[in-house]
Amino acid sequence: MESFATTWRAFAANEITHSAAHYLLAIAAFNRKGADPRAVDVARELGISRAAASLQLRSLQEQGLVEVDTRQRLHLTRAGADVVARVASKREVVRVFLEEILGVRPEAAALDACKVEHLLSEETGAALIRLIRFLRSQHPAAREALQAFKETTASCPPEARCDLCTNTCLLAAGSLL
Amino acid sequence: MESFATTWRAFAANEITHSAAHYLLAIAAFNRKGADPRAVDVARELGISRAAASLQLRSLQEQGLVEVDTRQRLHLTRAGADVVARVASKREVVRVFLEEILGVRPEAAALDACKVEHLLSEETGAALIRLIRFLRSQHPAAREALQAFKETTASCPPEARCDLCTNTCLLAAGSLL
DNA sequence: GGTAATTGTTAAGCATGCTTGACATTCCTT
DNA sequence: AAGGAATGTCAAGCATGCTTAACAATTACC
Repeated sequence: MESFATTWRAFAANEITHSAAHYLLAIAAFNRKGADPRAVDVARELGISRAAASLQLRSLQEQGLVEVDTRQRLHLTRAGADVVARVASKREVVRVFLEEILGVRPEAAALDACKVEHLLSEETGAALIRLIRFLRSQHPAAREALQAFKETTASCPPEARCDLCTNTCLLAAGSLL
Repeated sequence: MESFATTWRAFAANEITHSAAHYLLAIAAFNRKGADPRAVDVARELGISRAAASLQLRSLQEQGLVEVDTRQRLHLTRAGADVVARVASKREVVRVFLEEILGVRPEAAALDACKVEHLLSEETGAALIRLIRFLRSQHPAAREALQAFKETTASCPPEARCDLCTNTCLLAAGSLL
């Protein structure tokens, strides 16, 4: 049972924290709009205090992910931009998969994607990309299968997905999977 | 941007904590083996101190998920067993999807599944179950599509999935998805 | 029944990540 | 250049979840 003890703790041993990832994502979003944010901009964007932003940003500097210029403007380093690319890609890939392929409601898909974006391996992210590309392709088998799958889902449309329904589905999973 | 500030914080607002979920899973695993664990058994199973187990188990009792009998034996309440069913189902569903459908290496699939088991919505879990069932079925479109998809993956076999490869895949996702 | 080992609990400490309030610094405006 | 507002930082506090060490309660065994 030794492996069990080491596996479940891996949850806390990720490249980056959920919180830290969103600081980086926020800075990247500003940069994409052509803006160089200050700490207060990130704080407002994330809905946290200036003090918290100050502390977290110092930590991100020490990790070499963020730089502050003479005008107190925040910039991602190369390493920081890489983290953002990996996290943002995974979020988008998961979101699209859940919403477009699985038919999960958009809000739920976005929320689930946000929660797991920094936890999934690159291997899983890459595999999901391949699956989405395949299912979006003109390949006849892909189109047919997608069509047939959507029909199996039709009996449980989004409107009907109450907690009871999904709970029942999940509780049954042990035996039915 | 107000929605952004509220969305990312939802990470910390789950039904249950990763840590707490594994206490419950550990108790459930003992019960399945016909054993009634004590706190020390859970502590050893999870690789944490007795003190930590004592504190967390008290919290779980207060949440009505665990009960302790007169002989200090731990039992899941109905609510606790429900949490375990939901979390364990999602973990298994994600693991099978990653490993069997996407072709992710078993260790990576198990680790990713463990990390997200308590974060995904029931809706996503239920949808994944439907997809797995469909793809495992004898439906010709499903078999064909699965076959064709596996071939697209063949160019990037597990052995070749170095960080460079998966990073490249993910970094390209923004434009290629 | 008594000793010894095991088990449970408490206390203090550490790390993360947030809070508020006070203070320092910077910048804008006049 | 001076005043006032905006911004950054520090300190103290709270919550979670872990640690170790000390102590208490239980169980096991002779």
